[in-house]
Amino acid sequence: MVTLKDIALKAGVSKSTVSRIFNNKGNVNPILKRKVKKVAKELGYYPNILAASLKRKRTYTIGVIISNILNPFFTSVVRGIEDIAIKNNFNIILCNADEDPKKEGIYIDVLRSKKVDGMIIATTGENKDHFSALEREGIPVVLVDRKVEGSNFDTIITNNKKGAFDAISHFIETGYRRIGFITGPLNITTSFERLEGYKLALRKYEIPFDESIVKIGEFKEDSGYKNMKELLKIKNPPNAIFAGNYLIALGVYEAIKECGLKIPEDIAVITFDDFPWFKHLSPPLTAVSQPTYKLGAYSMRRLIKLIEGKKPYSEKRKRVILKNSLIIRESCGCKGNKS
Amino acid sequence: MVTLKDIALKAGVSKSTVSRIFNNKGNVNPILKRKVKKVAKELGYYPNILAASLKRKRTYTIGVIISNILNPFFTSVVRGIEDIAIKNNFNIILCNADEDPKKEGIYIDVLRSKKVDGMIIATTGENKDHFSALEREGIPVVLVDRKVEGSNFDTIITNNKKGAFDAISHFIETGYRRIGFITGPLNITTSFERLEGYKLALRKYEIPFDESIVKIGEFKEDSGYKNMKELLKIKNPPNAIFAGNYLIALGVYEAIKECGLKIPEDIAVITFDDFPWFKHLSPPLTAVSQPTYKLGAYSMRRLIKLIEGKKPYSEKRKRVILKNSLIIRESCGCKGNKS
DNA sequence: CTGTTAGCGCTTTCAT
DNA sequence: ATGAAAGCGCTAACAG
Repeated sequence: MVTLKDIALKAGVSKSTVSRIFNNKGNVNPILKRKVKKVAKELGYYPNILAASLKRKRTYTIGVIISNILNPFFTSVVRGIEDIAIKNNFNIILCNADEDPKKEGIYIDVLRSKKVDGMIIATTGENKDHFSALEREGIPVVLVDRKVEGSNFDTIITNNKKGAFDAISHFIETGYRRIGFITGPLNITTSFERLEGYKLALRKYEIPFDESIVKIGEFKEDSGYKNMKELLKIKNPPNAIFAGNYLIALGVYEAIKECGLKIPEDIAVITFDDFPWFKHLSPPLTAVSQPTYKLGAYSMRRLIKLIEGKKPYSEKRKRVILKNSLIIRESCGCKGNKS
Repeated sequence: MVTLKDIALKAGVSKSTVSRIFNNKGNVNPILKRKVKKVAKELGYYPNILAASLKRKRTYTIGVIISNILNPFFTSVVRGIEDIAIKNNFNIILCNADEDPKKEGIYIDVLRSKKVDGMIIATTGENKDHFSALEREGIPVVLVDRKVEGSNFDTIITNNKKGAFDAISHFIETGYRRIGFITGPLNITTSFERLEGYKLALRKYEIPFDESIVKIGEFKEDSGYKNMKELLKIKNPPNAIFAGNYLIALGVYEAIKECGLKIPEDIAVITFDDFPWFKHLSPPLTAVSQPTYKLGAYSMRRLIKLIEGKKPYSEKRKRVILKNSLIIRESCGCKGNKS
């Protein structure tokens, strides 16, 4: 491995000079500069960031933990994070918790040991102990998409409650009154808040809340499938379904079609999450669209502030709630329905 | 920051002992062991991997560069890599080149500076210089999904030629003879090989190759859209389309529908890449399914061999070609078509 | 079984 | 403008 020392030797200067040259620090004789760069190139030198970071106590690397890398919602958030990171000369270590709190905990420890300058986390909803440790140690953290209750971290989310409220209101205003809801674990705040929005809309329109048509499962396709099947079995099944995320919606589509039922004629569907290909689904899926990229970009900007500004807790924590919007297509049955 | 030294001091032992305890190396008095661990916990100690790696000259970290994090094909590959990595105590730094060779080049340098033990790369198709440097330096690299021509790296890919050949053969055998092909840049080997498979099938069935109905663009939705529109404009447009990846297929769907044409009645479609939700598309999309997870898992296993075995170039490089399979749904028009 | 010691490759005062 | 020297936190001989 080629090191600073090798270059210094060959170029006939000291290590400090070489270091200065590569870091653009202080003034260096241009002639030396050129010579050193030439030698470095000849030798095929690549700086050892590990060593530099150890000394500097700064890695210019941030850790990002997302809960499911197979979900394009999160990868789009990552794209937002990435663009801002690159612009500011930060590197990213991306970790996938796979909706597994244990994995998440391990990754938090790994990132800490790798001495990242800060972390952005879309949590699985557990690991309170890890989070309070991070808080105690003053490690800059911003939470994205999912809150950690009781923590004091900066948090960038979208308006889940309002998103769900809008979706349910749309159902109701177009004539549906028996609306089922299938969502993920309630310890994930997005799930919980969407349920709140659901309830709020029912209350507004004076429709009684019926526990038997809300199903709490996982944010996964087969969970959506199973829960929809359950719902289809009850005496008085819903004629409209609100899916807590797009994976659940896919399971819902599967279950409904498998039973020979039609969307939206027999059962209408709206989902949280929106992707371009929803318009090519059969039928095109009505969805609550979230500003994913913005979510990521905003989080990274905030994290940089925390890192550079230091004293992350001197100013009050920041909570940002981004707007969602309902994209009406055909699955919600608002065109030519019973209303 | 709490260091080994702090613990050593407080526990009344030497740094080496503490180090031994945390690394399970050599024999240590169990009483001391317990004491040290207790102290470490009290102080909230987290090992500084940077320092350890610097000394050990080993990071137990591998770098993964994928060409598009928004494409679930690649994230699924990453899942495969990840599972094997975790099982073997490796960490991953995931980088997204975004189909941009420049970004890819920068990431290769970053990973090198971070002294990763090895890299897995799904290349954008450029950066020959970077790759030959990696080869020269003997850094363990395995290429996944996309080859680098002229390089000597281990390579894990799927059988693109055969996949395309099967798709086109299916078209032909069910009566189609004017089959268009829209794909990505030919310097990406997957694209090139799929074109070869396309040609091969035509030749087999003695259908002349017609340049005017093959379009080379990017592996992106809007590129697929534009190229399909072009194809629709020509005097003798194809009545079947083979899309080089699923993003292109989405663009193709959009373009066809926008023109008021029906799939597959007016134009049949088959794509490379397969995802579960294809069955809910309108119409369900016939696809060449690739073993994405396996692609990743295999690559990681191979990389570990290279890293542990050292002398990566003593044995011959390994090339693995995984099988694909054609998943027939409705968009290919083989049910009730003109044949 | 435990401690001492010498670095890993780099940055950063402090002199010169 | 440049160099010498100390040290970041850790590991690994080598002694004992």
